[in-house]
Formats: sequence, C-alpha cells, structure tokens
Amino acid sequence: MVPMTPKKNQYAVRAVFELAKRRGEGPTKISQIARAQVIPERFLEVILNKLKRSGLIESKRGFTGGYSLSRPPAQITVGDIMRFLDGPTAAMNCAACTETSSCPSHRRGCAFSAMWNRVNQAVLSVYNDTTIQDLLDNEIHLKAQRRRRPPRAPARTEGQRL
Amino acid sequence: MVPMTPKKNQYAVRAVFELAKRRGEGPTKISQIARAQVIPERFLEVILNKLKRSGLIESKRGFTGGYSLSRPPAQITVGDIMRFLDGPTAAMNCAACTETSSCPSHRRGCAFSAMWNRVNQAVLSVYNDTTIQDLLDNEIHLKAQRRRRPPRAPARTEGQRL
DNA sequence: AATTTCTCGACTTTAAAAGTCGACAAGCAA
DNA sequence: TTGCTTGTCGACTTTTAAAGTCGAGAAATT
Repeated sequence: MVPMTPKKNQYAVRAVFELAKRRGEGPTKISQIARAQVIPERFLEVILNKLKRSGLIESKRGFTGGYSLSRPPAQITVGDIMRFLDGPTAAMNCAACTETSSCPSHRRGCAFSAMWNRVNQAVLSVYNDTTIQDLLDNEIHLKAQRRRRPPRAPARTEGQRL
Repeated sequence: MVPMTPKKNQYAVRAVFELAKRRGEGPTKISQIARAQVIPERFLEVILNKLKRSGLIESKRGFTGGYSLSRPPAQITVGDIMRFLDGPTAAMNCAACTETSSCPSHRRGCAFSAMWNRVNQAVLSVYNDTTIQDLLDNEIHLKAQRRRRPPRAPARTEGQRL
C-alpha cells in the first residue's frame, strides 16, 4: 500500500539514532553501531561514509576512531538524513508525470500530479517534523513502559507518540 | 526521498480513471485504455484482470466486450484501488519492525515505529480522501486552464487542487 | 463458423537495491 | 618505527521485486 522506505535509508536513520544515544562517549565504531542496530557491518560502512559528506556526522580514524554526531540530536531531523541520501534529484518529482513519455497528459501537470504532490508533501512533513531527539524520547518512554508492566504483554498505546 | 509509487499501482489508477472518463459509453476495451493512458497493453491485461476481483470494475467478453466501472466515480477512492492491489498484508506494517530479526528492539514497537506509522497514515489519508471524481474534476480544470492561456506557458497554480 | 475480446497461469527480463571485498590511508601505542 | 586498529574508497557480486511478455483457452458477437 504505502511503498516501503528503502533499507539503506532505515539503516541510516538507525545509525544516526545510535550515535545520538552514545553522544558524549567519544567516537563510536562502525562495528559497535552495526551490532547495536543489527545492520550488516560492511554495508553500514558504505552508508556512513556517504552520510559523512552531509556534515551531519564526523569521523576519526585509528585506534580511538569512530563516528560521532556533529550537532545535537534536537537539531537533526529524519528529513535531513533522507533528503541527503536521495539527493535533490528525487526531491519533488511526481511519480508518473516527470518523464514525458510515460504520462499521456504531461504538458502542464496531469489530473494526478496534485495527488502525487500531496502524498510527497505528507511524507516529507512527517520526516521534517521528526528530530532524532524525538526518537530518543520515544525510546525512553517505551523503556519506562516496559519496566512498569508485566513482560510480554501486548502493546496498548501504539503509534501516538511522535 | 519519498519512495515511488509502484508503476502497477499507477497504471491501475490511471486505468480506472480512463474508465470513469468513458462512463456511459458501454464497455471500454483493454486496447483502448492502454492507448489512451500509455500503458503496455499486455501488462494492463494482468492488472485489470486482478482489479476485477475487487468488484470496482466489471468486464464483458466478445466483440462488444471490455471493462466498465461498477460504481460512480465519486464512490471510488484511490485508496480503494491501492488497498486492494497490495492486499491487507502490506496494510499497516512498519518498515523495520515487523520482522523480528531486523529490528533490535522489536518487542513492543521500537523508537521508530510511531514515525513509520505516521508516514503510512499520512499517505493513506491522501489516498482515501481522493476519489476518482476528484481526479476527473482536476482534468476538467486543467483543460479549461489550457484553453484560456497561450499554449506552452509554464504552469502557475500547481499542486493546490485536490 | 469465424472473429473478437477477456482470462489465466506460467514465464522472462530488467533494474535497483542490498550486500561484499580488497587494497589503502590515517591515527594510536608500544 | 613497527604493527595494530580504525575509517576510506571504488569496484564488484548477489538478490529481489517489479515490470513486462506469452500462448492457449473460454465467452460473446456477427
């Protein structure tokens, strides 16, 4: 129904999230992130390397090396990550109407373009409204919830918190 | 950035849209729809055949055969089409947290699940709020606009109308 | 009967995502 | 300065799902 977010993007968000969790502990190694977030290490390598060029994260080599966040989690949105990964190319294009040939009435926006734009905008809004700090806060809440209740009870309040 | 809606789904919407345009003219043949909407004919065959089982469209064989809409365009939403095509399976699953193994904190919703849910919900809302009639109305508006202006002028009011 | 159309399942192709690798460069520590 | 450890980089391979094709058959129509 809703097209799945690419794994690469998910990994990227999770990795940044993990860095946020460990902020202040000095650089975190790829291997640590990979283990904590269950991401294929060699693949994560590629992702982080690319992500570095966004300026969102920094790296250091050698024995005490690793990655670290370059700004506070509250100042990084999921949208920042997504936007960088997919480049400005894929930013605003309508699904059917960008390629001249595949859309019968492509001259000046077809009957569908408004809808595709609204979909894009809707997704973007969520991403841009969600900071890494928000995700961090979610985790804390969930942990507290888990501690308070008997283990393994089915989740009750799902999907409300940002 | 925003994952592209599958072509199959786009084709389906466009096909239903085309049927809506021709409502009242008797059954429309696959070949006609394919030509009008620039969809590979043999592929459209598969799509329409499947879509038929949703009850949204009807078919008739033989010389005067073809497809037709089974309800008024105002009573069909894009969501109806999407929901049927992807089945109830893909309906509500979070990107990373449905498979036990791929998400480190999968027990009762991870820090991310709320966000993925919000994305899903956002997209769904647009789809469910958009009827085929709405799309029809868009087309009429665009046509009128085109007639009123000198040809090939750049689009001005883009992405506002439903 | 002949033609036209949809029907159905199986099949092939294509493209992108996902994942891997080897060699190298930088930093630390003994 | 030698030898670890870590990130860097480009090229490569694998896997997967989407996209598209096909042939034979079944219902209508003339």
